[in-house]
Amino acid sequence: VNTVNHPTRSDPMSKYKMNPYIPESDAEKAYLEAYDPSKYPSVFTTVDIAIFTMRGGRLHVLLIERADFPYKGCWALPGGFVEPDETLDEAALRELAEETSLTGDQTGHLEQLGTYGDPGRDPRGRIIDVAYIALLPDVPDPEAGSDAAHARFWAIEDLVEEQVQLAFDHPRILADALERAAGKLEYTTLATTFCAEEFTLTDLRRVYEAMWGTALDKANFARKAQQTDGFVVAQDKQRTGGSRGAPARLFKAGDATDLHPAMLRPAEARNAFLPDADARTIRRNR
Amino acid sequence: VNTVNHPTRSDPMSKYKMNPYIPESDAEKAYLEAYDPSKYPSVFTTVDIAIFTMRGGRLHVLLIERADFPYKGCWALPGGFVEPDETLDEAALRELAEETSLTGDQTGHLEQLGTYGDPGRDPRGRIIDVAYIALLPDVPDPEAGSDAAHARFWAIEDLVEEQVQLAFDHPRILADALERAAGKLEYTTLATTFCAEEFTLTDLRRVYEAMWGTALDKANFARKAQQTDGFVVAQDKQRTGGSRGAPARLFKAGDATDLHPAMLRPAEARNAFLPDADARTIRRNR
DNA sequence: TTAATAGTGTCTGTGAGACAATATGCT
DNA sequence: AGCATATTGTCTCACAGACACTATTAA
Repeated sequence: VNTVNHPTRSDPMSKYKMNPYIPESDAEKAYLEAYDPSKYPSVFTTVDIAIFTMRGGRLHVLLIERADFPYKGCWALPGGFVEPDETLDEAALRELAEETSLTGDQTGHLEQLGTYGDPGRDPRGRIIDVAYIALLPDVPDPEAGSDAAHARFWAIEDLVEEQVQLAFDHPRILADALERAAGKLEYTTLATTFCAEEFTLTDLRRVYEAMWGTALDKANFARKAQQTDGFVVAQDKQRTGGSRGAPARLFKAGDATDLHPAMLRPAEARNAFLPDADARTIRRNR
Repeated sequence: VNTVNHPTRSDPMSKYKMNPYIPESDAEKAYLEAYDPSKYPSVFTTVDIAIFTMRGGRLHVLLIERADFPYKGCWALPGGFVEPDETLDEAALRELAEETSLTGDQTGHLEQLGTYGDPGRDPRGRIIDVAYIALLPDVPDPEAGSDAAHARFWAIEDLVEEQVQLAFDHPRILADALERAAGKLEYTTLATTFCAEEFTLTDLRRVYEAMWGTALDKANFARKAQQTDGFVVAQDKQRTGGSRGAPARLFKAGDATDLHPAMLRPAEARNAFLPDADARTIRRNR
């Protein structure tokens, strides 16, 4: 059909090339013209985003209070339908911008989490939900959009304590998102995404502590963060007055995206959520 | 709406509970009855599976040669449309069974990889593809299904060498699948899924070597595999004749699903594929 | 002055990685 | 006999983790 190669280990960029489709034969063109999509089951597609941010050393997630049925009055992850002409990533970016009014000089991270499509997960019909995760530095509470009576950041602890009920299968999506984010901090530099442009090592450590629910040794953490190449870059400044103690040196995020070696969670923080929740073992009969 | 709690760190199982939806008010029932899904963009949903297995120390993936347009004659990942009454996981399991004729006492692993939904990825229209990964021990080549002229396992190396052209955006899906699988071997016990019920440490080491494209020190690998709790269980048997050298002790897979500590790839095997391909950094202006 | 925080230093145990040495069975 | 393979052993270096100690600021 064309000449684009298969992705190889020696040419990793080729993985992003899709084989363009060019109908060649008349039979092929006739098939495409006669193709009737209505004989296949049709569904609706939404994107939902777990937008995480850090406030006062506590992990927060943005929720909206649903203004309409179904689950009217319930808190839910923000999201919406995918438009016909946009990619899934673009739909997630659009929703993220709508919900948070990003000003353009914001820094953040967005990635696909997974897709949830059980029949019955939405009483309106078969709706496939592609869930995303966004990590943002502290941003203001958003204005309520047309779809949301209220929208605000909730501390995860408060959600648990007040036993807030989330709409649809969002309890599971949020749990998966938390586990994914906690795991990603281990082997990527994404923790800096939660921090302001300049941050102290204590700021950075609090990100890990909030995400893992564990206290970390400040001395060992500081040593490790500075040893890891490209993680943090020391500035010739100090911050004073932010706390009661001595002034702390300021850092910026480095160039690295992966952490070598990894910053592994202590064992007691490993099973905060069930690992590998999405995996299905076909049979384990050993 | 109901009383199911939010997932908590102390009760990880609660993450799997979906809030059941029970319409309460008359307005709610009226809304649902009047709900018109046709005003939302509708798409079609498929599942595709990258089915990996190990043959002769080489990693293989199952491909089908497409019998119909589009991409007729091209090799592609097996898959099909999601039926209206099945979950995504069930659809993937069904396709897996159809393609491999699993006999029931097979052992394997199936997990969701990610979702690919760019407009234009399929010339027939907007089709959202939920991709899965399956890991299987050596299984026979499957019979061709109705949708496939031919189906067989391809060695990854041969795909690269012969510059096989994959249909749709399957080059990227396969590359993502390879990267995911390679990464999972680091911190899970999934490598044993590629092995027969009883295997030698060299069998297991060859799984890692094939997946990472690197030679590993056999002495260090054996020590590490046996030290890691629950990874392998020594049997009171040896296998002889499988190779030219001394007889090798046989092992079975242990109970553990996670590896502590992790079996990290050597640095030269880390960038076999681009890490974090799905992630999108909103802006990195530091 | 007191308490809290930042930063440095030290010690130990574990494990990865390199590599040697020996044992066993196939050809 | 010779060779390929399996298994055990040894040594070194890096790093995680625990913890002590000093310096600096706010209350």
